[in-house]
Amino acid sequence: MKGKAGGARRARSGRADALAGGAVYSSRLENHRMADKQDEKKVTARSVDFAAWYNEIIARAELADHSPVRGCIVFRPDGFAIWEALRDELDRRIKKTGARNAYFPLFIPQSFLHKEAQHVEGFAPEVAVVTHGGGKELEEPLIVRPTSETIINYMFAQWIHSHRDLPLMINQWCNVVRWEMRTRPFLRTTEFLWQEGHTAHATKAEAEREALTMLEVYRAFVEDYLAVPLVTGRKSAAERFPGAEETYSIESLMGDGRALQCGTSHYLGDNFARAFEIRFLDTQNQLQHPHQTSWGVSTRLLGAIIMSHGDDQGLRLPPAVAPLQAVIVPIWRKAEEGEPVLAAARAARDTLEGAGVRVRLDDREGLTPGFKFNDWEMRGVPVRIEIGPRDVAARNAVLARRDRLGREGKATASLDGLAAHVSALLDDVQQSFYTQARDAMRANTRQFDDYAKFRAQMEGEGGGGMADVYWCGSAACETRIREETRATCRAIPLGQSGAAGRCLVCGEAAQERAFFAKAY
RNA sequence: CGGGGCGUGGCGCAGCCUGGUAGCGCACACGCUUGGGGUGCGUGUGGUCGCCGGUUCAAAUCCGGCCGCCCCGACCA
Repeated sequence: MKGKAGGARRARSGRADALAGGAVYSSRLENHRMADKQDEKKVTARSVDFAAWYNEIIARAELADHSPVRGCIVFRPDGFAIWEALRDELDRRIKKTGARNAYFPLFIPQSFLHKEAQHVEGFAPEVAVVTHGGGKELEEPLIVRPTSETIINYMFAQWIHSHRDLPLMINQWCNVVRWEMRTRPFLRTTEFLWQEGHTAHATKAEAEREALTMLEVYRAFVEDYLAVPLVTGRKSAAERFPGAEETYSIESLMGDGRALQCGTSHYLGDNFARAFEIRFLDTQNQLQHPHQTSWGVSTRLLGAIIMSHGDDQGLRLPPAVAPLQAVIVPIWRKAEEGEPVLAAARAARDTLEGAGVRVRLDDREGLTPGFKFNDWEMRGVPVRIEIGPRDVAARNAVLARRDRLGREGKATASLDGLAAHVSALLDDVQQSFYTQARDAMRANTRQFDDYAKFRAQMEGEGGGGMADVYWCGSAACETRIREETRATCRAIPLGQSGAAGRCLVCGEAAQERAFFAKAY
């Protein structure tokens, strides 16, 4: 963080210099200082330096902090509360599909990883290995799970004997470790939190259906609850999970024009069942390997929320997951006005709390209302309630919504029926965040039939956006795109009508369109 | 691992060239003031200047070595 923040500061100092450039020489230094001082209060504008903006709001909104171990982050209470809120809701939705929660160990015998060829090839380079314990070298090293397919399937082999044991649907919430070369808070950290579902089914068709069911669970959850718009589809062979027959993905487009994989669901075939010798007797008394799936989303979703909704003013949190949905800022001028205002504010808080709104009364002393407005906006609170002497006299409150800044987003509401007003407003803000993000994604998604234009777009500033193109499906064309533009295949939408076209790259017949973008 | 840069209170930086009392902004604490969009003023807390060694009467500053971090590249289920 040190250096990254430093970069941000330097960028802003540069801007201050530019502003002071026209001033007379004698006052230049002074101007520089003043510009710097005002800048100090603001976050780096999102449009000026997206990466610096991202790091800054995580720090200033107190979502996370860096740990002494490279690539690991500490979730601070406000950041963890977002995770808890989304975890609780997703957990409900997962259980509704029939999966049950369990917990498998952090440590896995190293040899397990080697049982599935593609799986080991995919994960070996980024696995942390424990070689010592109890003061001596271990007979067999343990790996710290990068994902739990191996240990879970080892157990499945002991639990599954009959078609009556199927389907077996297990989910676990846990931490995993992957030794990544480059890390970014939430988006790619050495250790991260996630849920991983693992299922085993009697038939291929049933497992394939399960993978798609979970894709839809994720899509609905992320779009409705996190207000993050998505494109969905299956992955190309190159982007597939190691050991999977098919990988499905939900993908979103961030504010800087880069795509983010928000969750995946895999149809694993019987690859792991064979590797771990999971067999069951079917109704014909025949020994069979079950067909399997796995699916997961991680704390990366916090990064998606931040980058999808945040603006120049800071964080913007969808009401569904916001730790604080509404904040009440009391306002008064003369001392004798204080108590009536505070009394009204407390009453409003109690009313809202009673209605299930996550609300806080900001009665901190010595801070101006203006400061508090900016502070809570920076922290992403969706609704602000202002109560001053004028409001108390009129039995009103001013409601300000985070999706529309300034006077435009303010409206007066009666203190009677405040809870209903606020609840409706929260629903509206939630919807508004989704609509705004969806429109931004659409505006940044383009169709291309000319490879040169596609290339120019991907090379341009702003991350390139999402490209919707015909692709023949060959690895050669995919590789060429990646090497020449750094864009990768994000998803191939399902259920395409079959209207054929010409491959963007080679011009040969193409049966499907695919989304390509530069990704996190 | 290759190229570039940086290590000075919690954060951001100046001071180093030309050795001699460690400084500024923010944050923090206290007081007054202010309060419908980042109030203002005052007082104060906090630093063995990354580490080790050398030169010197004297090292943040000069010299040597080491360590760490960041950026670009390689890599990224």
